[in-house]
Amino acid sequence: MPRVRFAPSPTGFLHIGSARTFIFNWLYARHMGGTMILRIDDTDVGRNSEASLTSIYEGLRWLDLGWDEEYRQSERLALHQRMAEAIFANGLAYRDFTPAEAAQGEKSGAHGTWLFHTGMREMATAESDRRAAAGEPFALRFRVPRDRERQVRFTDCVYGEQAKSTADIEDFALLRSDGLPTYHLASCADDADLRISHIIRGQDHLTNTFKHVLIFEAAGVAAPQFAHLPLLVAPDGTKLSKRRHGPVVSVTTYRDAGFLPHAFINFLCLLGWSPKDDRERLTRQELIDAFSLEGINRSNAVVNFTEADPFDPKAAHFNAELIRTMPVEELAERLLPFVRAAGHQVEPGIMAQIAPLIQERIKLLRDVLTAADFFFVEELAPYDAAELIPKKGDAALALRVLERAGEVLATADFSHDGLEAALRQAAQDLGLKAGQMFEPIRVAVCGRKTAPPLFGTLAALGRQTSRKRIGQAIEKLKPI
RNA sequence: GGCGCUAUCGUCUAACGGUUAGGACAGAGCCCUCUCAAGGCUUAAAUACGGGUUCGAUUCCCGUUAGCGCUACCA
Repeated sequence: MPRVRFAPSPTGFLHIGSARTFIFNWLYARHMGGTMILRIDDTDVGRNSEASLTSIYEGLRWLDLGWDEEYRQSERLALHQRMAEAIFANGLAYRDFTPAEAAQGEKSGAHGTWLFHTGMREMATAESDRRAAAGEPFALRFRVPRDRERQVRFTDCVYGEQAKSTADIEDFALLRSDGLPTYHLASCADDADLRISHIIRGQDHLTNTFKHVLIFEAAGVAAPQFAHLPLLVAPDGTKLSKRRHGPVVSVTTYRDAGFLPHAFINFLCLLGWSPKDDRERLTRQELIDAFSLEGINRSNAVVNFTEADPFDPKAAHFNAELIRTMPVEELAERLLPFVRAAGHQVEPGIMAQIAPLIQERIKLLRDVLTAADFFFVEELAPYDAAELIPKKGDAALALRVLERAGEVLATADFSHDGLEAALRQAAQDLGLKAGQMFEPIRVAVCGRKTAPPLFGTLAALGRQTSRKRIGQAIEKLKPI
């Protein structure tokens, strides 16, 4: 059974590229009947933060996919140490006493490639032991084989055969001078110990993998399979990052805007992977069934956001489609928190009446605040009285319509069908087209021309509010 | 600079070496209609460039160009 892991480091919020990596790992595990492991890679004590740990858990919890086992690297330092010692004992690592700050100058070698600090790699064992015993701080470095130039090789499940000359791999650090493991060491030690079978991670690790292959080899353990994922990039082509692109790359931004977790997952899955048929909207189970490493492609995918709209239109479209097809009761329930968070009090009963009116008119849950705003306030925001005048009509006509509407609504049956019948009849009586009749009423009760369907809106608003707003509209119109 | 990876409509993508290069989103138009949506129909839009290999390249190989990634005692 495959064992896969998602290994975020708590040094920033959970970003959408990480979320996609998590999802692909999860999908692979579920498809294969394997185990999904969450491992917090927190060996960089200086950069860890409680806030980012919270952000990661929040984001993952929202995705609602779950995992089977959980570990924290900081609790496994002894294991990492042991692997470092084993490699050192095999003669494949050496102590580097170069002070961390002093390492700059040597960064570029003869061909522009830095390989190791002179004097350290070839230091005699006796001197190395003596200086270590004397308490001089050192980093432990991997002794990349240099006697004969050879190729480090592995087969990536996505990118295929990979090879790199050892002449192009520097003597990377295994342990820092404070004794803590570096990412490379800790990651490999844990992957080996947790018996990870497939490492599915971002393509930014593709070149690091050569180092990892070297580590596994030096420690005498078999390397897992590797599958690198094409990167998610911004419209400018660069890797998504908080610094450059801001909160649009954070999972919680999507959550807070009112994305449904599954719409978000569905969208992310189609970035760098395809089921190879024309399906685009897939249920969770369909994703599990269709997912395979072979379906992953090799080129970076652009997340198409702008300053004006932080969300990729396709993501928004998937969300809108999911909203449209969900039971209205569920929609009402999901909408409520957004309305309340904006400081409005709404009865669940009213929300249930509003939900079907906006169901096919919103893309994000938070759109309820702009699509249905007039339901939530006692007084309408000020609007121009001219809005009340219908096409091919004048103020006098609008006035006549509203006065008649006021009368009709006083006695009409306040159901969708009752209102429709009464208002259509009224239009006929006035010798008007339905549209001419409805437009002034719509503006009077909603405060604008673009709004949900009129009869359902009036029914949800209720007789009292509807008549009051029509009365106010008449007052606005009189001076004209 | 060195090393690695990538290259199909604006974006995400599909295409045993043989297709009028398909789909989706976004765009445009029409229909439906109480506005807006939703829905239906129609439309515009791509194989980076140059060489090979082949009867035939989007597909295989080489080069060019461009982009990205790595090049830390970060992960």
